[in-house]
Amino acid sequence: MLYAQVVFGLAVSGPFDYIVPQALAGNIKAGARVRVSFGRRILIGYVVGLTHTTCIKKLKPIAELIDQTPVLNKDILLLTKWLSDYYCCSWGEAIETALPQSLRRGLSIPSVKYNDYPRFSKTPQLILLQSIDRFARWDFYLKEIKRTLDSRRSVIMLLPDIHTLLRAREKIISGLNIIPALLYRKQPKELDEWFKIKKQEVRIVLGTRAAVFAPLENLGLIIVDEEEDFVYKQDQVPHYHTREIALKRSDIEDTQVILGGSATSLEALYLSRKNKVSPVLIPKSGGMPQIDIVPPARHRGIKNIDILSRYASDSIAGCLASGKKILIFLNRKGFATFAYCHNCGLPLKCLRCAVNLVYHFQGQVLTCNYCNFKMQPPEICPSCNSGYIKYSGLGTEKIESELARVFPQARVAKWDESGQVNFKGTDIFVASQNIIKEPDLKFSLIVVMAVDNSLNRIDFRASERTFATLSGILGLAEGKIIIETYLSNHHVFRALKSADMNIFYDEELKQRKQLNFPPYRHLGLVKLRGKNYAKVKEAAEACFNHLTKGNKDKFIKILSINPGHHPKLRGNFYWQILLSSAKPRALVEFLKINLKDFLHSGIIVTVDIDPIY
DNA sequence: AGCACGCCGACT
DNA sequence: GTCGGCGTGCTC
Repeated sequence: MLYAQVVFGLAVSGPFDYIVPQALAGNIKAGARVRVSFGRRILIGYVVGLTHTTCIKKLKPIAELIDQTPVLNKDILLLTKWLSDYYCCSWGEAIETALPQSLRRGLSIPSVKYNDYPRFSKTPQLILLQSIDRFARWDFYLKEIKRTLDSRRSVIMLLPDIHTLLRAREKIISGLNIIPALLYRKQPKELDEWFKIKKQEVRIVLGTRAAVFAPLENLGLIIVDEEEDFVYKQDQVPHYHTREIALKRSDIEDTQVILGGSATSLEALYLSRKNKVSPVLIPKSGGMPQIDIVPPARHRGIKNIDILSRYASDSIAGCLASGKKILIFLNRKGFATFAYCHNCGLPLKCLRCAVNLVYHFQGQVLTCNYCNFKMQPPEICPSCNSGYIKYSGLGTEKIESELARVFPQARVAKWDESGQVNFKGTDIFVASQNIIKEPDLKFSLIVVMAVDNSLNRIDFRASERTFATLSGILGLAEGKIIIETYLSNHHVFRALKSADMNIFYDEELKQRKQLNFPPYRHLGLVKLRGKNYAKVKEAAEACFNHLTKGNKDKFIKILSINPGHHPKLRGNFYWQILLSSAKPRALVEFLKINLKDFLHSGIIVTVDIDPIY
């Protein structure tokens, strides 16, 4: 008798055994989808193994075999198993993240005949590519892609967002004369593209994070560009990091991996140092811009006075006189970062997320940056009924209007999300983070404002984020860059100033080591959410005590219990417990065992391994 | 995740 | 007496 071990895209641990009917016994393979009765429902399941023995008494038969050709090959099946173990989710949930939406819903696909390639055995090789010059990075990528394709192996290239992805497509077409397959969330032809890859009609795939699971055979190279970008971490269960999946896939399939970017993540850097891999450093073509670190204007925020330092204002004036392009960078959108009642001091907050609402002058609207809630500014304070709402804090909109006032001769524009900006007809651009996604833009002068806000955040990754952001901006600089900060001696600025990234990495790694933070140790975050604040808090405290009591292992530390960093988000209240361990496997084992018997009604518990917050 | 079973409060 | 609230536990 043949039995199939089946898992489901549910938060239930399996696998569950089913009888394979005689008629299917010759066709069924691991990695295929089946339709089976599970409890009282009919579900799509994934066969993860076949066996002749079972210890389950009452077995049901498989109702239908959906796939003649398995949707997951052995390697990807193994990869999803690893994902589920590492990131603490069920195998079925991991499998579903690796498949297109329509396949999860049971849509059938024609069977595929494989060309059998001889399996090349090659030692997996990690390359860390560090360059703020995107064109230089692309030259490197194209050379490696070509080399891989020439040796008849296939390529996955991952990009952080669709905008960058579509640009990358053009570069591949113009550089190699090949049309790549594209995989990204919301790809209208997702299944067509996926199937084209499955049929081995294309050998190069570009995509955002889920494309790391692309069903390519005979894979030879995975490129993760802008590897330091936090969007590579999935913000929903399972909370996988694309870089880690890429590394694991390369390990399973013996491929090369290139982790490239402007500023390597601490995780990747640590890995490369551990493996004694020297980063490939490519200097910016045309040389580094001049970098000036100056103190900010002292009276910022007081009406109409000194938003910029004197040095920055003078430099801007000089640039304007010679008709050069200027960028003012401020990592904060909107006009005012908060609005409050002048009488009782009450800030206007989002009702669902409890964060301050940002005032947008354009459209005269208050917006929540987390849930996108919008409201008209109230005429009177909702708390004390006084009639005077005040706005403060600087956003890009405010800077834009101030610059227009101080430099009436200049054409000032805010960089728009849509990118519909007249570049030629503008002298001064005001932009936040998204400008970094525009590698073709070049500015003779860049002024970075309020960078200390981003350095001073209570997040141990604040320095790393700031360093990555500034490195990204450096890629847009052609002449001079002025950074306004009170913290000129910070290792972020020392590294930039002396064009030696190791000044940053050495110091940052030293601090992380002292604090027992990643990349030296792994963190795990247990998140609890529910509609009732008191119940969530109570459950979190009980969970904390429960975990502390259950922790016999000296290698695991239960660090803290806190309200979620947005304690209230989309109507749910959040509490979280932070743990750390040198061994992520041990941490997940510990959590699996100890959270299984921790159930509270109305509370949903999820686990995030290697969280980013 | 669902879905049923089960054990307590207010309704014909 | 029973309808329904959701807390608890199982699904091969």
